[in-house]
Amino acid sequence: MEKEWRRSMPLLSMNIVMQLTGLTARQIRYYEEHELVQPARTEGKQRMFSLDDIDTLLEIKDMLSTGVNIAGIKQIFEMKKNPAAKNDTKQVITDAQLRAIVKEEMQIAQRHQRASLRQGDLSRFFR
Amino acid sequence: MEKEWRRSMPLLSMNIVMQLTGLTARQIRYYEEHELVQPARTEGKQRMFSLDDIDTLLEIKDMLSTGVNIAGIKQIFEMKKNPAAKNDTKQVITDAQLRAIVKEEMQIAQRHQRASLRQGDLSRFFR
DNA sequence: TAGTATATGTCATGTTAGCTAACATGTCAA
DNA sequence: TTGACATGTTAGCTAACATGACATATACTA
Repeated sequence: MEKEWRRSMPLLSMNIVMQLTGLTARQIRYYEEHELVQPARTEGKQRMFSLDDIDTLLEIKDMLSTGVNIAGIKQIFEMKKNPAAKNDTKQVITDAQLRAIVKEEMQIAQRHQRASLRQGDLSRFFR
Repeated sequence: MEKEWRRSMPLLSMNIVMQLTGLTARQIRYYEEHELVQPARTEGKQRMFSLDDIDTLLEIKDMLSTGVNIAGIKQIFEMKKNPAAKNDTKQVITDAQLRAIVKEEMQIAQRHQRASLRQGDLSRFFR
């Protein structure tokens, strides 16, 4: 789409971006240093920002004010880029272990009649 | 599914959870305080954890070691719960503003022949 | 009933993240 | 060529985060 073009074109100088975002140059460089933005560069090494960059910066600003730190923001950005990421809660406990633990717990529980929360015949869930 | 049952059943005492996760009681309580886990309680107010809770705790431990802070973890958990969340980069700059900015920039650029990055006739993208 | 395990709350502390300030140097429009 | 603007770097401040450490009270276990 044509619009995408515009938003990703590096046109804006540091100066303008500072005004547009209310961030200091140092802050912006800091975020770049931590790979949260990747502005383009002129041949003379000066940063040129796209409007997407602006949005990103504003997002950063927003999340920081929420208490999320740089590492967190980075993580979140990655999740957005790759929503399919194998980010499922990795089951560190296997079903085998699980069964063992549960079994043991159940025995203790039965021995002492302290199936506190779920009263009744819990054992039907495990064998 | 039957398995889900097991994993979400609150069975495990603080003691066991500490061993299973390698976390201190203080840490676990701290995470609960910040609403990252919601263990069930016995009538006597004692925490009872499910295996899902364990997974959550291990995830927290992992992310913390990665440098993500509590606020970030919270945010990420919410994103997982609600992937559809209106988390699209909110366009703080309207297309109108955008056009104005770009136009101005373009004029300067043309005046000074410094369309630095993208050489050529940029103006065809904007009017 | 004694003893161990938890709960909750408060105070303390180390570490570090995010930032400011200040340079000396380099770019770039006029 | 000049002055405003940017650059990378270094040094240092400050606030807060995540835990530890206690103290006291209540809950379980034996």
